[in-house]
Amino acid sequence: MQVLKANESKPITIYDIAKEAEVSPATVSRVLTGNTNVRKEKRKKVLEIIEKYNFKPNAMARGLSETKSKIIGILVADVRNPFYAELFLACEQAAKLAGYTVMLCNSLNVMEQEEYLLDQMVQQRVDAIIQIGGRVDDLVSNMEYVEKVNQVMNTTPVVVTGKLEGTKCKMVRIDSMKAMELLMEYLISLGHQEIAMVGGSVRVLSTYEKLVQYRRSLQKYHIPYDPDLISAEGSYNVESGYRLMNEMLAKGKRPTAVVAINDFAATGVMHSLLEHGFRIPEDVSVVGYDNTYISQVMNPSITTIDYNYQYFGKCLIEAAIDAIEDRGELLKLVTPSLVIRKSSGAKK
Amino acid sequence: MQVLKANESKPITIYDIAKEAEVSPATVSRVLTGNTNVRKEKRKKVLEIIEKYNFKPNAMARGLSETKSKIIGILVADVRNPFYAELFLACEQAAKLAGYTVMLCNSLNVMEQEEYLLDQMVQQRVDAIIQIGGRVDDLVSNMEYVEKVNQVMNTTPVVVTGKLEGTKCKMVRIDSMKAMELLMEYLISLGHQEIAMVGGSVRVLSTYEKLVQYRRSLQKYHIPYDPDLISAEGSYNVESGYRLMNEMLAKGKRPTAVVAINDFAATGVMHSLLEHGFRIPEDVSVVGYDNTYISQVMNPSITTIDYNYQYFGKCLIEAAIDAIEDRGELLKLVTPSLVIRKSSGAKK
DNA sequence: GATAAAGTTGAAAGCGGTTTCGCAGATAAA
DNA sequence: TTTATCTGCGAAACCGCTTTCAACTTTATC
Repeated sequence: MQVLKANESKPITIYDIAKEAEVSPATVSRVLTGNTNVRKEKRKKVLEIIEKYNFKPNAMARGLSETKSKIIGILVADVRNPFYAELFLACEQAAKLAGYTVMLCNSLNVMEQEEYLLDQMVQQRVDAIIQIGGRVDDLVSNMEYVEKVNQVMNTTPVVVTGKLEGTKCKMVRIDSMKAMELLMEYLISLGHQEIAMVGGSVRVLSTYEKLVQYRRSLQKYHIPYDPDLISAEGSYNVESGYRLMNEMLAKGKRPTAVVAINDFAATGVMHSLLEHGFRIPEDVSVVGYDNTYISQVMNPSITTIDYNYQYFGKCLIEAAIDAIEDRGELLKLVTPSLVIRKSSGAKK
Repeated sequence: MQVLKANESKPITIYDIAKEAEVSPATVSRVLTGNTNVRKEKRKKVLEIIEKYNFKPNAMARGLSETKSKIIGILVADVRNPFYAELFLACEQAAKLAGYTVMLCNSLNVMEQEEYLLDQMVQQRVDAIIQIGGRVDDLVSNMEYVEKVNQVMNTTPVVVTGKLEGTKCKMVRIDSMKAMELLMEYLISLGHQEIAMVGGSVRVLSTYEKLVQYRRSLQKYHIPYDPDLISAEGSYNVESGYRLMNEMLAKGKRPTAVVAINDFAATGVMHSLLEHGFRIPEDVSVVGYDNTYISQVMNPSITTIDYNYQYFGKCLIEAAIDAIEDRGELLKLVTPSLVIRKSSGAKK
């Protein structure tokens, strides 16, 4: 026997609405979905009652019925990194405009987590998955992961910000070459020749691309290439920038400008330089990437590369929806721009 | 007439599994839910086939059937703020351990958005909502918002990190008094007497509590209270810390220690002080709140208050689950701790 | 070995929407 | 007025799972 609790207020359903409006559930559903075949008076009445009870149709029921959730899953490496946070926020906004909800997951950059979360999203029956960071950043794609994503792609399209060789993932990617070109043209125009690159890892696609462009830019201006000015066997955080810069200075290298792999690394680089008695930007110019608020917060504020997160996010969502509807381009490049602040200046 | 597309690979269902395992769908469901009443051999066979197809049960169907989604909605003001990002991440982890998924929404601190997102979450039939930041931070609760939340609470429990007077929301809150007490005891022990408070707004609960404790601590040590050392008519960002500190210095005030309302404001305060020729910490000690990486990134690194995000998030999820199951305490305080770094030192 | 108790299993009824189908009434065409 | 077309709407099937119920097997008890 069922005992009713007093405050067991079951959520209202279209049946309740239908009864009170003296129509069939089908009609209520019609007004809910915007189907036009409902007489004006009935539509009005139904809407009034929906309003009265602040009725919200059960998304699970709707999703089950339509076999689509209207959710886009977003898998990032770590929202605590403002780069991901900015991008997620932009996706959230763009998704909303397109009638989608967004579901965020953090992999903390461990592959098992990424695989687990892909499964999790499949289980939620998200309509598409956008992966930002993690395995899709790899210069050479991980076979096991490729296999996993291919399995996922059987039912759910996947969009990535890097690449995943051996899959048909759509790609929306920052034009890292262009970004590095902007930085190099800028620094060289300021008279710099001894330009260092610090932080990151060559096994990451975007970093690799930056290195390629670095050499291209040097060549263009006939500046000799010194491998000791490249230090990309680290990570993307403060500590790494700090350590690698220290090491480079210890080797006796004295660059007049440093391109850090991102804003975090840039702060580490700056700490190192300051500790060694260099002034920024008087003695050494430092630039970063990502235009996170870190670059504004620091003293001096950091010259960096901006991606227009709003636009980037919009492109990602568009790609996801294109993927859902089985159309659209395979690769899209987002053009970065230069943000000049206080950490860079003319070579003295 | 239905035309089948070649690669229209419909996701597999328990019926498919059932057929291949030569059992009924009910049995498949039983093994899925861990129901014990299935003979060992059958269970094994079913599991094998599930494994073979990498079958993931449709969460919407399951949710609809069980009338619960196993999703906890998390409404934050802005993930780009590392405080929220940390907390969200901690919630995500804790939720996972408890068998829940988490759904993040950003209100950007505008009430219409908060209300809209509450509705959105209700529509998704999340099992509970955790609101972190936004209207729940207000010292005096907004009536309209209270009404909205009460309406939501008809169907979905809400947990807040602040308070919402006139609702039965569970609260999990940082002990801001304790936090300020730690800071004041520390600074006073270093010999500081002219201690300023910069940033934030008294209309925010936690800030109000900090101010209350500030005065208490002064009283305890018989230090005179100078209202001009309080500047809490601003916001929680860098710019605000910078501006308010400038104003205070312009008034001729010369505190030997500054408590900034959070790490962002602290960086603004530091910029202002440095520009005015003060050294940190030799001339002025600066402390912040939140122990975000900003406080590690800055030079000097910032002494701050830590909340143990991991634990905080766990408490939030526990409170949410307690709320779902209609039990547990109404209010829980999380105890903060002091993290001493380079931005503070003895009064010279 | 008979009987009671416990363990297994499938059929079927939901969960709350959407959509197809067909009927009835309204409107247009003949 | 009759016939054809269109519009509005309800009945019912379906989306993919869980769970109740009843029937059927096993196992335990005496």
